[in-house]
Amino acid sequence: MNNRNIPKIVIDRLPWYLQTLNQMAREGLSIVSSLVLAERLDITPAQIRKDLSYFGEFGKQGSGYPVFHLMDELQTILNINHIWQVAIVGVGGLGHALLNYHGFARHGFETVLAFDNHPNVIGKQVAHLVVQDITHLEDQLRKKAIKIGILTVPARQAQIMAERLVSGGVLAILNYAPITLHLPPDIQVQSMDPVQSLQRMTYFLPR
Amino acid sequence: MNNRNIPKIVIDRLPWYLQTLNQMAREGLSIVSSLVLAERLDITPAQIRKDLSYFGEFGKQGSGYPVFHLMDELQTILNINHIWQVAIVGVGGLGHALLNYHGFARHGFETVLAFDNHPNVIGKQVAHLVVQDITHLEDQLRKKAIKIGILTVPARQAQIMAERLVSGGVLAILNYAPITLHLPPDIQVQSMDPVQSLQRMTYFLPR
DNA sequence: TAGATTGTTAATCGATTAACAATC
DNA sequence: TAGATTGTTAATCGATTAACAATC
Repeated sequence: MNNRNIPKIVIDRLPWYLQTLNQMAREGLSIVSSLVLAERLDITPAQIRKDLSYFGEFGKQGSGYPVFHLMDELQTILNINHIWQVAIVGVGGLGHALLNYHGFARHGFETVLAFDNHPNVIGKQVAHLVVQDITHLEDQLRKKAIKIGILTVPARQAQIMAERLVSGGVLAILNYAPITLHLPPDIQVQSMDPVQSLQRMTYFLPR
Repeated sequence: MNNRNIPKIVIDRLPWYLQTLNQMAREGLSIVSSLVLAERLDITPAQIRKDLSYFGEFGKQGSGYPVFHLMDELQTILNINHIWQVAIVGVGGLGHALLNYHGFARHGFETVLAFDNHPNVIGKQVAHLVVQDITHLEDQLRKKAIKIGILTVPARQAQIMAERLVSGGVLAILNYAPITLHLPPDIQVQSMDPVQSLQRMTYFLPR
């Protein structure tokens, strides 16, 4: 076990390890060596062993890592060994799609609140939720002690809505708006901008 | 100018610089120093200057970088100074949302083909496109010489559909399915898995 | 010119990898 | 036991940053 500060990039890889272990478990694998896992992820076995060693000793010399046990450990490390309730702000096309997406619940993220500012949507049922008026945002977030928000509003509203999420007590924001949010440093943000992702690939395409 | 191989991580930052320059241009800024840009991005000015120096000399000592010129240069570097045609595979909720998203066209990515395998959707008009039967995928991709695909199918179909995109000549895939695709090394892949992004944040939340 | 900022070098910092003793 | 694989150290590799001469 290594007690130094854990590099952010190591944390970023853990969900990816977990996803692959999930797949392997479904394929019936019960033990996996760092070598086999590394081949699947196309990285070096040393990196996997080093990454895991920041958190403990999860393997057995001679055989490898018990798949289910390692998954459990990763879930504990990532703080996803319980249900997180999530609020969605912005119920346009993308908000609709995310509310209907079962992957969140399947992985322990339960969407429990949905907000919009448009009269046509407020009060409507979308998937399992009734869309609420954005004016109630902070109140409702506080009342349910929501710590995670998903932001699916147009770019021009995103910064203000992000700030409102934060003042409602939210500590982590999954941002689908194509802007860079400016928030206090203790607020976690992950941005999902498909245009930026496309632009990261075109560089490598033949001109 | 620096002629060594350019680190991938530098390429990854360029779309982000471009997005911020866009914002600044809209705010009326015509010249920006590495210091001002760095404050906006919350990185060091040295990193910006070093990153840009891989590609040329775009600034003026004493003043900084002309915003529009730098944007032009970045667009050329990223290979986005022309329209890219894009195909979408999978017209479920997310596919619908993306077809209706104007951000792609606004940034030079034109969705020109949409495919699904479900009779209820095939032949239907969604946004500006008529959804085609997936059986025609490779033919249509070849016919239109499409190089970029967006994958919005369920996880269990994603690997096969990715392979079909590749055999249709696609070289870059924006993958929304929550699996790791295994494709030839010359194929560009960017994955957008909201669950993984959430899991990268929960680590930092109070338990 | 004086002040400001670039482009670039060299130093620093941090992450990845190879190698191997420990051990299942 | 013999073979295999971990956890960890140390070496390597690569990226970031500070500093400054060049120059607008």
